[in-house]
Amino acid sequence: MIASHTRQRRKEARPKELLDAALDVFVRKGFAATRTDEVAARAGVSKGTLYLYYPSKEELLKAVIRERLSSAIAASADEVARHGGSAAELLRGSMVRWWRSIFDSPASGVFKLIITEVRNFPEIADFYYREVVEPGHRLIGDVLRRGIASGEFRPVDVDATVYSLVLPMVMLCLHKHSLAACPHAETAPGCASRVPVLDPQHFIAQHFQLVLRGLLADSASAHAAPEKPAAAARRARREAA
Amino acid sequence: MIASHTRQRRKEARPKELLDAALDVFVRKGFAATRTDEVAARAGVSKGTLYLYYPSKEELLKAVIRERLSSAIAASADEVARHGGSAAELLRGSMVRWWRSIFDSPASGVFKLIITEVRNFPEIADFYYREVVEPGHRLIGDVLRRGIASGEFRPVDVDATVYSLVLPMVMLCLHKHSLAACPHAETAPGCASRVPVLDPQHFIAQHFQLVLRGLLADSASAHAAPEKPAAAARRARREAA
DNA sequence: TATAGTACTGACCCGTCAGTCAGTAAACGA
DNA sequence: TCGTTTACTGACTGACGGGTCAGTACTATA
Repeated sequence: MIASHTRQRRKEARPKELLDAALDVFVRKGFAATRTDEVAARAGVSKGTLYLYYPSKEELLKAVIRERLSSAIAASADEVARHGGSAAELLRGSMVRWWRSIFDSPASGVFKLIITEVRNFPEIADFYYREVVEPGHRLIGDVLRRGIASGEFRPVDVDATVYSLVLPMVMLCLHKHSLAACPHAETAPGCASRVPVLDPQHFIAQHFQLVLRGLLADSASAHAAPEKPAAAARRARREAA
Repeated sequence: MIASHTRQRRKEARPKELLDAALDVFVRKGFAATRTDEVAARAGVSKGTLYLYYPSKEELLKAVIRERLSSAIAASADEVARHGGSAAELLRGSMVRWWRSIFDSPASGVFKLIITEVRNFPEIADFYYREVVEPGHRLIGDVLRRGIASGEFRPVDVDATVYSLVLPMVMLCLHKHSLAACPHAETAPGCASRVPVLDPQHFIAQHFQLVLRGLLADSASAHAAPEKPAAAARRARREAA
């Protein structure tokens, strides 16, 4: 029971450990380039053990995605119940919070996994649409519609606006697990005229401010920029700690 | 010389044919899951021939990316020379044209390739930063700075705004080669409450309108929405034809 | 027709890796 | 202390695919 450093730990803990290990390696190397040996080793077991819990590499992939999407939908369900002040603040608050909980966790890698593997395993598309795209789109769309109905927002194209809000967030998750994960010339000296490193927290704050300003009805414009960039950066830093 | 349907066609044509075939298959299946047999077959030659032109699968990948990025930078250089009316129209015009030329060509797949393979082949990150991120960022940033200097735009965070403009475009390219390429439930009957299919042309027009409105100085706000959604959709349809 | 050169072929070689299974060691019960 | 069960191991296998190279077919020049 104490399970010090003996061979077997516990049957119940394995699946989660294997899924976590698999997510990590799949996201880093890609599904096809991942060896099941490596997943097993990262979970602290042998390859044979992996196959006791998952019948094949492909089923392991699907289990990884299924598990992470389920927790994503749970988080999103929490947000539905929440109510802020204005539609603008409700939007900002729930989206930023939702997004940050994804971005700062290994779950952010699922987006990369889906982008890369959906064409090889079409069933994944179904999960994804049902569990993420559909509920997420409806959730944000509803907040927008509420804001429009109350006169706070202009009568924009709701579906397109949802994408304007969400796509950059998803893109940041992809970036985190691709270019941002490369130890490369970005921070190197030498080339002086580099693009500044993208700070996700800061960018999301700025992006929201920009889109909200484009979204608000003219009379409410003053409401759009209560928070100066410097203040936003300070807040972001504080919350990150 | 006539090269009707005999075995060999022409030495000079092969590299391009192989690169086109490789891009297509790499983007669809992913690098690791692609068999060199399949690339060769798609180019109409045998595997042996492929290895006459490229020393390894990995070098083939790098050649594919290098070739497509080079043409991207050439197109972007063209845009630099162009001048429109207001900064807003210059921005819209050059970005939409640049993006559409990428989106509607196989080159759009390069983004997916980079996202997925950069961590396995770090040299790719260098190409990409030098050839795309750096010049692209500077180009758009300069237009923004010009608009801010002239008072047309608010004094926004230029770097973040560049990303707000560009990331959704890149994301659409990724989408095109992942979820959008899956023949799945999106268009199926049955589930009535589906998210509407994302039309890239229309979305980009809407996104630009939204961001520009957030970008313009208050006095110029009227300038921001000269084009109503319906008119934009009509124009998009016309230009697509 | 002979000879040389070149673009291309595809059967083969061999390393790699998903998946298996006979065996091992801890835990449990008596 | 000894059997029994359970969780796990890791050497093994067979298929698959990257890369090779002896050979083929076509062209060019004589």
